[in-house]
Amino acid sequence: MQSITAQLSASFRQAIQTALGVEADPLISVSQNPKFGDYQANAAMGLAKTLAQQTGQKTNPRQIAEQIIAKLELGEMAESVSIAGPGFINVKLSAGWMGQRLAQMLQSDRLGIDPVESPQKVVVDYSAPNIAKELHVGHLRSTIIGDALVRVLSFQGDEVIRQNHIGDWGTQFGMLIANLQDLSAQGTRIDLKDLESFYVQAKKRFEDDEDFQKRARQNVVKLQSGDPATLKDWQMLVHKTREHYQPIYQRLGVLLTPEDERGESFYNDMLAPVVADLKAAGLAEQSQGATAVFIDGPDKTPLIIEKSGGGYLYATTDLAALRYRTSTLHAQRVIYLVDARQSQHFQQVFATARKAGWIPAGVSLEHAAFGTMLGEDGRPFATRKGGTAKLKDLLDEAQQRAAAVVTNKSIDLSDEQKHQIAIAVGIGAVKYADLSKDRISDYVFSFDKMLSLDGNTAPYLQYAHARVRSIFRRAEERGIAYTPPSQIQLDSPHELALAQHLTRFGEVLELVSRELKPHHLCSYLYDLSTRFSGFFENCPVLQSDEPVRTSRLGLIDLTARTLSLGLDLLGIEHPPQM
RNA sequence: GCACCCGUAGCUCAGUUGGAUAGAGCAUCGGAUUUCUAAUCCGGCGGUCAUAGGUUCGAAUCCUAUCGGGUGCACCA
Repeated sequence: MQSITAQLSASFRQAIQTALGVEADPLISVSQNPKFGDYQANAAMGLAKTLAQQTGQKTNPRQIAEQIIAKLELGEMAESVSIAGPGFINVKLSAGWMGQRLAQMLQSDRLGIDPVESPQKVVVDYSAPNIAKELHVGHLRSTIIGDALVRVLSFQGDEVIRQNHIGDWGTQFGMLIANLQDLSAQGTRIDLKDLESFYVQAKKRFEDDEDFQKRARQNVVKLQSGDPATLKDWQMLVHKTREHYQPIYQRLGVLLTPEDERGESFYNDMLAPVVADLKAAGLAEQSQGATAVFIDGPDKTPLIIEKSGGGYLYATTDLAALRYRTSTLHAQRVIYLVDARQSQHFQQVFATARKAGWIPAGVSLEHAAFGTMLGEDGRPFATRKGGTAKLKDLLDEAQQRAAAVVTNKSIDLSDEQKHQIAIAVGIGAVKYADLSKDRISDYVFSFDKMLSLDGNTAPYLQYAHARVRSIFRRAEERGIAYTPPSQIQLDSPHELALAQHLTRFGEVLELVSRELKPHHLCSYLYDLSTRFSGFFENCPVLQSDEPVRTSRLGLIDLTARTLSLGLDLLGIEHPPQM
């Protein structure tokens, strides 16, 4: 089903062509104020100006608007079309037409949303944990936002390739392996349960112990030359770390699996060719002993791709990964969910890859940057002692706080139900708090705010969804049969407000895909929930007589399914009861 | 010094390609429950959209400058 904006746009474009003989974007938008109707076309003002310049005659925008309306054919769609202000064309949709459209949406398992016309192959690079380190709050935004985008793009019909660029290579593995060897030689049970302290221990020994340092360096050489014993130790570290983060992914409901991992080590063999090719292309040059690309000019910061003593850097790996993604994976769009602090780095990497000719025309490279997560004191989020906050602890606390709320509120549910709801609410709240803010700005993390039952929060949306489901449970209890109606009747202003919003879902998903900003979907779902609440307070469903009852059941069915799909696309659970 | 991001109500945040009178939530004040979940809803209060220019029929949105905050800037990732 074509979106309403697209339909109006086509009709208006045609009318402008017929009336004025020009091709122009009708500038359709959703009206901000209900008194101006549902949609508006804002092209008349601009057209009056351009036509005046062409013909040399003065034209009145309102007259232009009249001419357009005279040729406009909207069929059953509109109840009225009017001109207001300087030349706005306001369209009020017909309730009958809208009711029919909603009924059609109800027949579709995609709620009437067509997949995109030309699906793209999209690589999404997100999460990127480090080996031998625990996931900490710094990984949250990349993981959560990336996963939501993967879900939305997939739903839209794109072929999405998830890429988890894990930090599994580099000089730090020398000391980690040396520490591992010593521990096993001592007969100490190797338990990487506390990854953080293992890492800290290795680092401390590296700094204090010269002999250890020497062996660590030898290990790096051995690892890079493919020594089997060293590789085995390395694999063990990777494996143990995966055992730590994979359950957290599962707990978060994140789609990433070990098959999605293309860590730094994966590109190891591609690094030397990257440098060689850039040199051959005349892009890379020797500078102060290192090999660098002066992509922004000779006086600007270069992108260093090889160290003076030999050895590659993360820029080299990123270039190799990018080339792999466009040449081997044939990505048409590559998306990086990485901290905003690295925007200069990505700018340089993208520019270098393009200049080297590795990026086919039309391929889009996007750094979906995000800001820092702050504590309520406005400083970067940390534990009370000021240390790095572990993701697991954060989720535990959220779940614990949610459990306290559920215990207070949902009295007549079983303990098992309460437990499940606490998980859905706690984890959902953390995720939603992150997703509902524009990713580019820093955001303040607050348990109290995200778990509040009022305002733009996960529990509010989950509650709205549970309330709709509850009506269907009551219907069943009372023996009221429901089959989706072929027409939905819209009389009350609350029904109309809800209906209008339901028809806009597809357009919001387009916006999210284009801007890579899930917060638009959050705002949409919150707005939908408040409109539902208004309807719920004012329009009885089960107590109404037929055919209103079935019509309203259809309307709330669509509401529940929209909420449910929307939350699915955000990766947030929605229990049927709370 | 150079570059990027941000600045909207007391606080936390929205504001589609520039559109009509800038919106929510929290806080605060007042109201609604014999009716499908009150974990809710309705109303009041609250704004120089950092500042000054410019572009435009029209600017929170685009351009320039200034102020304020954050971040990055040669061999860590």
